[in-house]
Amino acid sequence: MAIEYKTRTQLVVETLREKILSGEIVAGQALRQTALADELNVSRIPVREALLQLEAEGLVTFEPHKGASATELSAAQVDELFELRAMIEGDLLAASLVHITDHALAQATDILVNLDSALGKENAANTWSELNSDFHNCLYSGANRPQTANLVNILNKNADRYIRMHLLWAGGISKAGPEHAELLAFCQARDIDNAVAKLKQHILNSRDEIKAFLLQREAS
Amino acid sequence: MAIEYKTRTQLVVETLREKILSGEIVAGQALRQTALADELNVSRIPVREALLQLEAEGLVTFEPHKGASATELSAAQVDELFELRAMIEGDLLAASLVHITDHALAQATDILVNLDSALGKENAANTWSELNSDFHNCLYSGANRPQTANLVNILNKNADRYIRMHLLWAGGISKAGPEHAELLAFCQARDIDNAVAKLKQHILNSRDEIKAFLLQREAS
DNA sequence: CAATTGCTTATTTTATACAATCTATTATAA
DNA sequence: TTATAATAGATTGTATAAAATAAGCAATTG
Repeated sequence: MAIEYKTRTQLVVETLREKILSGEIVAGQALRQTALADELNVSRIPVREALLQLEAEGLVTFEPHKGASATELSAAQVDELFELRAMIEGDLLAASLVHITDHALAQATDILVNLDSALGKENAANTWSELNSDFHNCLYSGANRPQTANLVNILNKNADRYIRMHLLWAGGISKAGPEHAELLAFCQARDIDNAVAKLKQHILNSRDEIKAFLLQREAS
Repeated sequence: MAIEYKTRTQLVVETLREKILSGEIVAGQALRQTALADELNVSRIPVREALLQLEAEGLVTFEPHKGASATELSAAQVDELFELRAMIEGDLLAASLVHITDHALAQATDILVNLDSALGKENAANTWSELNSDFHNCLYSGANRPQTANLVNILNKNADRYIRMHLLWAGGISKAGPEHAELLAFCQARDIDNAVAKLKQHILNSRDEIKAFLLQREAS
């Protein structure tokens, strides 16, 4: 097993991404290159490059000569994002179920168990979010569509903040647990139509809950 | 009308993108930072940052300590890319047609005229490609979905190389002219279902032609 | 002679230093 | 008082220099 080498830029990317997703860096906050460089004990160059990469992921906004800031999505943008996810992930799941292996389905079952038990514990949002991502990727593994999978991951990196936020502040995606189980059941039965419908419903449900939460917050 | 300021990094991005899309930089070719910096009369930092941005667009691949190279998409990847485009652009068009203005449609008509006349002239591929992009964006202007529009643009930046290549080497997207006209007619009639079907067919047609061309080339 | 090790060179990655730009504050004039 | 200009400080953007890494070739060992 080879250890993977990581450049400082990559390490900074991962650190900053986690800070943004976890909410430690709040949306709209200016990201001063010198401050970050000092904090992380690197020079400004890797910080700049990391910020550029995060901009490409949509987590950071860059303005020439003005600097970077963590992007904040409005309720309307969240709406759009989840709608995109529903469409693309639905398509991906349909393509995946044709070829998905029993092994992948067994793996998804395992993840689901951990997912449920993660909710109560501390650091719930971070663990849950990671497992949630694993679960979904597992279901898409049969599709053999690397570009689409990559796109889905980028979209999820944007959605993740809002899912975590909701999980922390509002007690979680209330319906996620049973929805996951139902989804998995349809997948195991290779019932493509119902599985896709359930997945889309699952994504759009969380959209609705999150949007309601955001709108309420925007009002106040 | 304010002129827009551009950092060197942005200028390098544009220059390199154009070189890649036009085929001047061939796929797989190593992109040496020093060489590019000398050629463009800038230091290596803007070159690096430009390469990173292009990587995010999917036009360039970065390997730590090995450098960057222009990405080459296989026939399978092109397949996937165009399928994604058909799905997302179809959805975007449907959303757009509900609210699209007469002004936007008139603009699209104008572009179409230029588009047809661009085919014969020199530098056809570059002009055509740009106008083609304008035409489609024009039709999507009613959707008011900035994130989706942005995503579509990124996907198109990837597809563009193959469209241009096909245009140059194989005499063009043979059916594009009439298809565009038909598509516009459906849009003007606000016939959403037929317009979307026509758009998808249009995208998938070019996919088929390009894929056939690529497969033939891969064989030899 | 094959395989491995150590060195050389090319290239990338990171740091430091400087120049350009923006922002906020103060000073000046209408 | 209000608006505009000037200025200082902070911050970003770029260039150059130093360090880290990879790849290729020669030397060495079995």
